[in-house]
Amino acid sequence: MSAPKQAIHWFRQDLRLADNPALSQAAKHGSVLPIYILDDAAAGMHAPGAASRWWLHHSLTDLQQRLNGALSVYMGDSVAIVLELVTRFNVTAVHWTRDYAPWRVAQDAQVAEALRERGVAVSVHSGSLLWEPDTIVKPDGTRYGVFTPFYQRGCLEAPAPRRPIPEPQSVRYQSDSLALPSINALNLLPHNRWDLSLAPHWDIGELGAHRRFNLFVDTQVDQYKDRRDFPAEPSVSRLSPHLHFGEVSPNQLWHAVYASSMNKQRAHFCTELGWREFAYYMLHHHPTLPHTHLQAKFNAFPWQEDPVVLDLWQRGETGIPMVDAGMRELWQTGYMHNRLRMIAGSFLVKNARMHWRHGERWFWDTLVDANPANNSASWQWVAGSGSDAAPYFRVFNPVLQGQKFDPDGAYIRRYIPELAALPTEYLAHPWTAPASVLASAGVQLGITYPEPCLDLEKTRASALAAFQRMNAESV
DNA sequence: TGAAATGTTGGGGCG
DNA sequence: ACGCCCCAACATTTC
Repeated sequence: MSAPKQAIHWFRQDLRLADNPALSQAAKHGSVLPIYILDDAAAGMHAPGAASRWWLHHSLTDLQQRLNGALSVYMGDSVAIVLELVTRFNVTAVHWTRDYAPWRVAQDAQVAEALRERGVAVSVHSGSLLWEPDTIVKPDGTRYGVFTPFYQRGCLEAPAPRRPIPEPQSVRYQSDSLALPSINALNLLPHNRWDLSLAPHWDIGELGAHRRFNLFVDTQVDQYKDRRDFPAEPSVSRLSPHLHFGEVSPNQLWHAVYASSMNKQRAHFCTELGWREFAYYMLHHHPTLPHTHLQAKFNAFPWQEDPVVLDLWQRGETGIPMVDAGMRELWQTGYMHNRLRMIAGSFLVKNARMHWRHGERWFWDTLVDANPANNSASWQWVAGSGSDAAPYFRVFNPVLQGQKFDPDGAYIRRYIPELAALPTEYLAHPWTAPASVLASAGVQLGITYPEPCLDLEKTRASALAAFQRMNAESV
């Protein structure tokens, strides 16, 4: 018997042991060196933002525990680090889960080539998406550009997603004594402790992801379609950061929800997983999505630069309660309910008429679930510049949205306590409340809570006019 | 995964 | 009984 063959499993956005095909495959080699590399220089604009770094620290810490300390972490150039390890440990195969961020795609090609030159096997596995982007094509062979046919025909009529596999058993894990001494050495935690407000909202790591999912399945999924748009309720799964870091796979969710007792409520949750697939599909086929308008006519759009309004928007001080509540949820929890993302996004791009990249950058830094596909695809969707995007003239009115989706004001009251005593009928638009009502609620507009920083009606009208000019010029 | 403007319809009050 | 007006309520169009 020869010595067991040495493999590397390179963890990236797949920080789990169960349903990890790349890890399971690596485990068959006999000995596995599990590694993680923080490579900010290569990631560029997609180096994890501050909130993501916080999550990553805890997710890696959890994974480290699940591996009994065998995880070796590094910081720096992935290509050099992997090649050095391959030599030092006499590695015969390197396994990883396919990732779709453009910088990863480019780097993976580089690493794979260098490994093959050295005679090391490269083993890339699907593990982050239900359907590989290259496999979904229209009957005529072209790409989908619209969500509904992409999902209904392209995905649902394709072979069903891979079934989840269990955690590999009795793996011999190897660790590297020359790796960084601990996850702390990655320096992922913030120096001033804004993360303290995030912590109580999350249960980070593989087991935490499953606890969250089980709670969702037990209490919410069967009313998901009906209740998901009411942000004050615990009606959405909040699994997005767990999915982003790969603590749970979409396959685990899909087969638990879709296969068993299907109904409209569950089907809608699956559709949301479909939107995630669509975002990655778009990113895969349009790698410039994160920084370039998909519809070229938007290159001529007269965006405005307004650092003051941008700052108010970021801090949740615009004076529009529904917008501010969303932005404060983001700041306090690292997450924002989807409906609020649309409302706050529409406000920035249409009312303030600022380029969506400002919103994209802020979300990238503050969301624990920020990923290059959903973040850019969704901002282009909100702006109207994406494919299958909301038409530009679809401008959300934060007052009406508040009345519709936060009818008892519980969401606004939760994140804007200074307005909590206001009667519900004025909560979404305190500037219309009579002076006596404001006074008895202890609200002084401009002092305890800001006046609206811009006029919703006027800015809507001028945004529509700017849009029409853009269209006229592009003909 | 809009909102606002405009159009249509039908019931009720009233002369 | 009838025409007229008003105006919800709903539908359609436009941005």
